[in-house]
Amino acid sequence: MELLDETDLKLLKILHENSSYTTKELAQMVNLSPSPVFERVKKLEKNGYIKKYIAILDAEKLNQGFAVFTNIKLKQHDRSIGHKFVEDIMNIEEVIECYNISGDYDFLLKVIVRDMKHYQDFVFNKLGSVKSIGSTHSMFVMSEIKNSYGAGVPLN
Amino acid sequence: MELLDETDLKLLKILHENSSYTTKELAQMVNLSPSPVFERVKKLEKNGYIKKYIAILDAEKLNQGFAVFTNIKLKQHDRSIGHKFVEDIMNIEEVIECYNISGDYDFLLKVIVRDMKHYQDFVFNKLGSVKSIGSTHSMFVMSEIKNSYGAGVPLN
DNA sequence: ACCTCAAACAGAATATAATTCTATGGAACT
DNA sequence: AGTTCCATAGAATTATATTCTGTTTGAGGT
Repeated sequence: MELLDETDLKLLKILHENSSYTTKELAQMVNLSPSPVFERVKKLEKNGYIKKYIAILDAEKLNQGFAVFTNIKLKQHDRSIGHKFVEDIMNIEEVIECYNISGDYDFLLKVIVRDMKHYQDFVFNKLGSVKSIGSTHSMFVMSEIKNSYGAGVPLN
Repeated sequence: MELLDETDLKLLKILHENSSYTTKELAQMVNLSPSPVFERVKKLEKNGYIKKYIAILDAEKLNQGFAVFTNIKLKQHDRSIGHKFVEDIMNIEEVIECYNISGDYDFLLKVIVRDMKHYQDFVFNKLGSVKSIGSTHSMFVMSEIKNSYGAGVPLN
């Protein structure tokens, strides 16, 4: 795909914040008729600029209101140890996000559980059984100030 | 709203991972006909279990592939200083997420920019102009291992 | 055990939006 | 100026969302 123009970026920005608009509504927002807007959105999907559409749930209402960022240091830094760690992490549903990071620790996890009691349980039973882990450090989320759920769109 | 049953949770889980299914498809997945599924989803939206629907974009393709977690310590801990900090952060588009956390630092930011050069620019110009900030510490994301974009659904 | 009521359901009917198609207009190029 | 290409508007069509109706199921009460 060539380059995205102003309208494409505007559409991405809108859809990233709320994808429930009808094509007609989108058309009005970018001052076009529905058909070119439809084609543009399909092209953005086809070319991977839009990966997928998802529903954002209310964690509190689902009794999943307790978020923790957990730093992880591995015991050793073999390729196989790292690979095993990743594999284990993928299967733990409380781990919502996982990043390989620079610095004092090797990984940063975002964990979501019901409450502190469940976090304790998570650390002992779930992380406790991941043998590649050397040490951990927890940062508890006291409140979520801002969340735009992913990449922003540069308006250049 | 009373309590969510098995089917509601299943619908939430499906929609959280991919909200592009038609009502008919959802119906097949949960072994019901389209109308009750439609009503259930509408109820989940109306009662706030589903907050909204969004498009997930490809940060790499949008030249926004460089993620950093930035720890922030405030100069002081007045209510007014904290409030001002939050206000400033809300207006910085590179800051995708912001949490008030426990521990050595006061806040954790997730920042997304084009590359290291732009991060440097972000730190000097954007964070640099937020006067309430005392010190910062950056954890660079070398790779994203896992991301499920928000709350998981407990399958209890 | 029977009755009553309310809720959830399947299936049909309708409304609305998505998607496709066709023809037009303008910009770039020759 | 003529030609080609591409994005567009608007109409036509198709698919889906949404509403409606009648039926079934299950809980609570007698």
